[in-house]
Amino acid sequence: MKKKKADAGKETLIEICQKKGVRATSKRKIICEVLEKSGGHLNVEEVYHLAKKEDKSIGVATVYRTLKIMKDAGVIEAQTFGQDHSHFESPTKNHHDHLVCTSCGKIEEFVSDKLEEMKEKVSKQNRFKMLSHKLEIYGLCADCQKKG
Amino acid sequence: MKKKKADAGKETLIEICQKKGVRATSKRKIICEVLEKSGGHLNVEEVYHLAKKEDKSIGVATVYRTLKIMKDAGVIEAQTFGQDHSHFESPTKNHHDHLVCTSCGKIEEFVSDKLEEMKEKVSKQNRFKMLSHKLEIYGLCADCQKKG
DNA sequence: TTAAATGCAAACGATTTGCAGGCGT
DNA sequence: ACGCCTGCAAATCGTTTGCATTTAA
Repeated sequence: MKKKKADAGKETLIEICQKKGVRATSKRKIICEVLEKSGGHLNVEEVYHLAKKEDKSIGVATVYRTLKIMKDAGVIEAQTFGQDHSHFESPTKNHHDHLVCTSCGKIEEFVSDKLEEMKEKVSKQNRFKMLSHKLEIYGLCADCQKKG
Repeated sequence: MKKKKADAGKETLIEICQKKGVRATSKRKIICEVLEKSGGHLNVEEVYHLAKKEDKSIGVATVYRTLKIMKDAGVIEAQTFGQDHSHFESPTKNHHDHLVCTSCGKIEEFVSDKLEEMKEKVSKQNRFKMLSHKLEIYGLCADCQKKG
């Protein structure tokens, strides 16, 4: 299951790259596959190591360069999650916010139309033209609550 | 107006430090004053330069160490605002979210009880125990919209 | 063919740390 | 007096860049 024809109709990241004029090289294919397989939220180091498993010759610089290019092209999005270290995910999905577990580090996504409305409303009230937004809720996931 | 008895009843940062067992040294007093005078949202470099104006002998390491200690003690909070570089502010105020202007960099604060409720609600729906949260809205402030 | 992509290592900027001396309690 | 605090400079960490070589289109 390496290329996974993707959920009926959805394109793979590398296909999106090509469509956006980003050259599809062997290293980039590997990086895209890593991102897709992971389900998102990997940091640079994680991408690097997973990619290195597929192709020993890949270098960190390539990972940094590739992620930057894909981000600038709008193929992926960078998140920060409180700490430093960017994490990356595909924005082909709908907009969503994050639940970040401060105990195990797990990141869950959620969508709330009501919340989106509120963001719009607050922006308008402040005569602010909203272009993007980010909401992160930190706490304990269900599993970590059980474990105490 | 160097020490500014603070808004009736509110303590100064350095007083909070002492209460939390953080030693009140001359350098730390200066750093606290800088943070208070600024109204928040300074990054390390800004704190360093403003502090240096008051005391030429202060070093960067001390600024980093002091901010870290005060953050760990819960005297101040760190924010990231999309980029890297942490910004610091006093959490003695009520919780608030941020409107970050992507053009001029200005950061406005806002409070919305309705939004706070929504965050609680979403957390519960996901069986997530919310401990803290962060909402940042990126876009253009009123001024930058006028300027085009 | 030709510009873009890559690995390597050096460069870089921000933050941290070891150490000898200074200062708060 | 004691242990924490400080400045300094060196060390470290994550990220970027220059260059010679390889590769996609």
